[in-house]
Amino acid sequence: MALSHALLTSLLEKSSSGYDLARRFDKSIGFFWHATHQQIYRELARMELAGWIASSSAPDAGKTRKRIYCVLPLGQVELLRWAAEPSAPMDLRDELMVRLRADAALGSLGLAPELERRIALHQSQLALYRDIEQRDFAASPSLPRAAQIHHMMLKKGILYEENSIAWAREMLELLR
Amino acid sequence: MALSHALLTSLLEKSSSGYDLARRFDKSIGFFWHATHQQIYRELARMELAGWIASSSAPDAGKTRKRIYCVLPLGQVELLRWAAEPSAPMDLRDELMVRLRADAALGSLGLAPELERRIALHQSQLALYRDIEQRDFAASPSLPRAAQIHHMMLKKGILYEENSIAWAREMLELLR
DNA sequence: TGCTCCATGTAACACGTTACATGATTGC
DNA sequence: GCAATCATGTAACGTGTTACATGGAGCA
Repeated sequence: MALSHALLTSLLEKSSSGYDLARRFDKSIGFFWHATHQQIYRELARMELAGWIASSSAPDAGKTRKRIYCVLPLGQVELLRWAAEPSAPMDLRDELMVRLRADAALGSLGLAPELERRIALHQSQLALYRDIEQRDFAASPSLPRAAQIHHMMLKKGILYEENSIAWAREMLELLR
Repeated sequence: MALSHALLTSLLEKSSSGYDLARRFDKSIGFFWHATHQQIYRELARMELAGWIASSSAPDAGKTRKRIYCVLPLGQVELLRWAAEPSAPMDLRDELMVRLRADAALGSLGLAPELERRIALHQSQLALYRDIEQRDFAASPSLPRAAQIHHMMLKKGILYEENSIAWAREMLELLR
């Protein structure tokens, strides 16, 4: 179970509500790990039961149900334990690859527009990453260790997008 | 549902038993899509119920239960329908990224050996891909369309492994 | 005889997705 | 007053993982 540990890490960086976590998961860690709000609420409930985190009504809750979660010592111990485990590299499960292979088996299926759409998506993601890099990591080598590690995650994303664009362009030429 | 369509594609290329599919999924398509034999048997049963594929006792079955599956016209129609759908780029869900972020939040967790292990894994995968490329695609530009598409899948894998190695080396330097 | 590989399957559970529901707050 | 956003949740379902079970075939 790794979503829970991603949430623990995110909560360590900043105690938050489930809603805020869901939105942050669309940024930072979320560049590499998407989760719906339902998954997040489910995991938060489990982790609270397990004694990894505690929640309290948010200071700015008013009459809403807003709750803030923070990591308990037991949660930090669990995160340290988990971090020491080895892990398998992610798999590259991309539906587009299957479609292209179907195209190879059945003859031209007109996948060029889909490839163009993908290229555009990768380009806008790349532009977003580069903006963040300019804004937050311009002075990288002199930044604190934690910021440098965060910069490396961003670079991983940038590399991936650049690659994907280059590859898709070559694929597009082949389809024509 | 995309595993079923990956299986359809694989069966179009060659009618096979579930067991053979599981093993082929550890090669070719399986470079980009891992599935356990249980998932595969489950999907095959569903697809046969849906009329996408048909099975018959294998010629070499002897007294075993070995069955060969082949794609029916309905299955091919379904694959064509599905191939025309747009699809989202895969997400980069890598546990190592979460571990590194935990390292950034909590201080040095000693992740260097894990990074070294990862680099070794990527290198052996890369070596495997390059062997296949030499063996099957040395004369790429003169090969038939289908083979060229297969070559592009392999190149995608090669690019990914090269990238991962370069990135992990830089990360390793930062951790030291 | 016992070992490994071939070949298929059941069951239970963990994780992820989609649809739907509820009620408060903010801005026009 | 109405719509959008904030914030949390239930339910159902689809997909992926793990453990376990069964029996034939080939080999030493």
